Amino acid sequence: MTMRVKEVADLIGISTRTLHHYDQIGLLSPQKTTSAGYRLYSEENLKTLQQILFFKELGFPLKEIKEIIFSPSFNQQEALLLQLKMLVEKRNNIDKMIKTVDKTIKHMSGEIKMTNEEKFEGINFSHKAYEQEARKRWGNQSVEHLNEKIKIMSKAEQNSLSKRWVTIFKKLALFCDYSAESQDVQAIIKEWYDFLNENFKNYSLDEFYGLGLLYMEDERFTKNIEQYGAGLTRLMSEAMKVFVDNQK
Amino acid sequence: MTMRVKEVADLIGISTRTLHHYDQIGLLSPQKTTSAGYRLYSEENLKTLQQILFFKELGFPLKEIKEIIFSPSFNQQEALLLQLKMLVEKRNNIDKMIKTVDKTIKHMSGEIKMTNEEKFEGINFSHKAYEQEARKRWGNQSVEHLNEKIKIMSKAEQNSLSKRWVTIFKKLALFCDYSAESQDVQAIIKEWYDFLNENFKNYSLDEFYGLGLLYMEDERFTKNIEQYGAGLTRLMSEAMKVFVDNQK
DNA sequence: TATAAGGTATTACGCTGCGTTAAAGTCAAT
DNA sequence: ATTGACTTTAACGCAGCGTAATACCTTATA
Repeated sequence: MTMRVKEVADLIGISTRTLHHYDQIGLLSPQKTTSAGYRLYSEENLKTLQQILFFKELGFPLKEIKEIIFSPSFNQQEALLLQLKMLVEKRNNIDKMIKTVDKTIKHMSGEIKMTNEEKFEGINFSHKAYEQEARKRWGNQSVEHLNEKIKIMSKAEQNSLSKRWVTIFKKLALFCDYSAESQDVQAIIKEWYDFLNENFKNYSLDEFYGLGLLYMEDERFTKNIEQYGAGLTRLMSEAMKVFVDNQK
Repeated sequence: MTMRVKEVADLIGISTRTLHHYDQIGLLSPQKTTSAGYRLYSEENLKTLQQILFFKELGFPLKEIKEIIFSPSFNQQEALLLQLKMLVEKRNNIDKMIKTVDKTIKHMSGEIKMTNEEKFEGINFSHKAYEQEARKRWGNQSVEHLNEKIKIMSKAEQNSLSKRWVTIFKKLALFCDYSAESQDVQAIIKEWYDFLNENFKNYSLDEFYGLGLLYMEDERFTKNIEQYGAGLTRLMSEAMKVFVDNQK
């Protein structure tokens, strides 16, 4: 059951040149060659080739693959386990990317279809029981004022406003794994603070601090904001606290 | 909110050289440059960069990415949808690989740990109700004879036997998407036929044909053999039919 | 048995996507 | 004004093959 280059190539789905190359660099030499110099690959060779392609798929350079495969401690079982682990990691990575892309798409089409009301969903703290708590703790000024403003604003304004804060969140999401104290994060928080002051009402530092706490506790808010990045709510709240502390 | 090369590089996780390169080939040029020639990247640039890296991750060459991105019909939304689709495909691919590796591992460790009895599970047609059906249709000769042989064989023999047929399955699995009539598949089926004849009993062509049908219907068998490749059972049965037809 | 078709080997140059110096200018802080 | 961290352009290098070009091998068919 020996195969020649093209048979192997066609079977596995690579080029003959690749096999030649692998032979040339000593990565995979055929078990036998005919007197005419034809390469004859064995079943064993095929197995090795599979291993090589697995590692390649995982992004290993051929040099390392060679070392791995020719290592005296190389062990099919272990190699497979390693591959499994890396494949799973790779899949997790792709899952993350899928989620990101998916959310982005949803949000993009969402931005188009969303009504003005919906557009502020998760940020509009007006209804339900939570409102009560909010009033208790921070007075009803900020919440009520916010709602008032939103209702009054023209559609056009809402649109551009919506875009502006989405932009801020997206920007912040880029620093998801930065610390709340970092310059970059703080700069964005300042933007957020200014944005709120410009568009809704003048927040005292204490009110702003309270807002940060609110964010953490309101599901409607966290759901919305976590779209832009896991842990964004926490980062935002913390950063808002840091911001207030720094201003004082 | 403009960023210099290293900021962008560190943020995104690539090298400054890469950004230089992208600028050089006109794939991504910074929105502005200072009088000193410093590259200043905008938010918009970052978005584009993300798109570029997405496509790159999906294996597109930079030239094509450039065409895509600069195409007048380029549309973020569409691009994202495309990316989503390709990411999902890639994940499916990886899932397949994971399953393959996983099964291989299970089987390898299985081969070590399995008892002699278990080793033949899924191929040993002896117990339960199914046996009855088998007898009805193909007489009890083949099934009983097989079981007899298995019970009599020494451990060592079982071991080597097990390995031999696993090898045959694995080999066949390589041709999972070939037609049952193909030379390669038929060659392996012949191996299988010879193997059975050598080790268990002489099968008439009709018995061998019947065996192929049995395979399709016995869950214990299909479960076992499908480990080596999806659709392997069907392929094997069909190929056995073809084999018998060709011999007549 | 000769001839054509299709595989194969070797050699060698080309190409992509950067890594990696190297030499020199910029910027901010001390 | 000097350091140190960053920036620029330019140039060479390198992996992992693709792509000829040229010559040889094998097999089927006439």
